[in-house]
Amino acid sequence: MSNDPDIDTIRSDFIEKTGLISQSEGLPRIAGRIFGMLIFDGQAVAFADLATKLEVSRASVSSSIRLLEERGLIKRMTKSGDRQDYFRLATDPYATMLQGLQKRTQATRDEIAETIQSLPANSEAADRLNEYAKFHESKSAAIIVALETIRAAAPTSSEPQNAVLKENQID
Amino acid sequence: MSNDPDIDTIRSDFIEKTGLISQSEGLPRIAGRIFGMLIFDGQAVAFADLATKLEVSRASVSSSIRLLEERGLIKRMTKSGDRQDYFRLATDPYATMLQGLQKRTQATRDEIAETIQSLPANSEAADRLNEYAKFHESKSAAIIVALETIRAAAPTSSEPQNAVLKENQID
DNA sequence: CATTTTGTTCAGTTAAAACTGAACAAACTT
DNA sequence: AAGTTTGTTCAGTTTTAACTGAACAAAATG
Repeated sequence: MSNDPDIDTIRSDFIEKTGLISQSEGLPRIAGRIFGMLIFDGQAVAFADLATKLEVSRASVSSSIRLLEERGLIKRMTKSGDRQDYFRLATDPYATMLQGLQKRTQATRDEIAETIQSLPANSEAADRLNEYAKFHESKSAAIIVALETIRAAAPTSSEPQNAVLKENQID
Repeated sequence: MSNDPDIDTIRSDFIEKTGLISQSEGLPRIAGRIFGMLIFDGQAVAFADLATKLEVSRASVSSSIRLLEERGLIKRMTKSGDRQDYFRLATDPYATMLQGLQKRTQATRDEIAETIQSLPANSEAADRLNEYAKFHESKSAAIIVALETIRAAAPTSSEPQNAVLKENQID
């Protein structure tokens, strides 16, 4: 009486999850589903397959791919003898994610600091704005800690030195 | 030749900023503007004033207020001789924000862990999903660090013991 | 007890974002 | 060189979330 879900169901559910997670982090759902698919499958996936398997238009794939590339989370690859583009996760997508988050958090803190600077010297609001700035500051600092944790766990690539030569090519 | 912005301009700009920040964190812009106004003004603000000064409907104020209350970021107060509700920042809104973020991050991690559990024992995807889970785990851990930092900076309330008696009432 | 003030609810509108289809340019194939 | 495959762009549609106005209930006022 095994009612274990089969692997395809697990896979689809996971991809849906990453879609929702991504949405809560300000990326379109499709981008998250692409990301999830790349995690789950582990191999480079062809552009056309992304559209087909996720049942979305090539246009959507194209724009979500662009967002993920811009953020440094995935890499575009080529395959000799195949005209299509292929995609795989970037080398350390999670560190990159945290780095992006940290930068945005810090930028927010800086904006608040600017407001504080512009206040007249005796403004009684300054203390409260400063609390708000400190909040972002400690958030930013904490993300740096997380970054270090993650980088310690996944140390510098153990790939062969010539890996760079084929880093954008499969086979 | 002082081209320093006047205090009202600084104030409005700040409120707009908090509106945008809030939006990037998944709250409606109006909620963020309310939050910003409470930071800047430092005093309890009347319900009607929120609608008037932010030039939005009472309905919008009502629903944004609800969101902020649910998240524990603001408190509703009464004022003797005044029928209106007043609002001020909660005691430690930033710690509460971090706590909420941490819970959500941890919940995400747990969901991924569930997927990993459901995988067949030999699944080669497990390692990659585990990386993804670890990412959320270290993010969660880092937020806890930030929480401790913030709590250390703003130690337990130095208010008089009977503060609790009037904590929901002004004057 | 009729009237006013107040905050909430809800149906409907507006605004913003996601997504699609079709047109296109570039690169490849025959 | 005509035809095909491929990814991007863009105008237009669909979907989702934000916001509003109006109706309402509760409490206070006169």
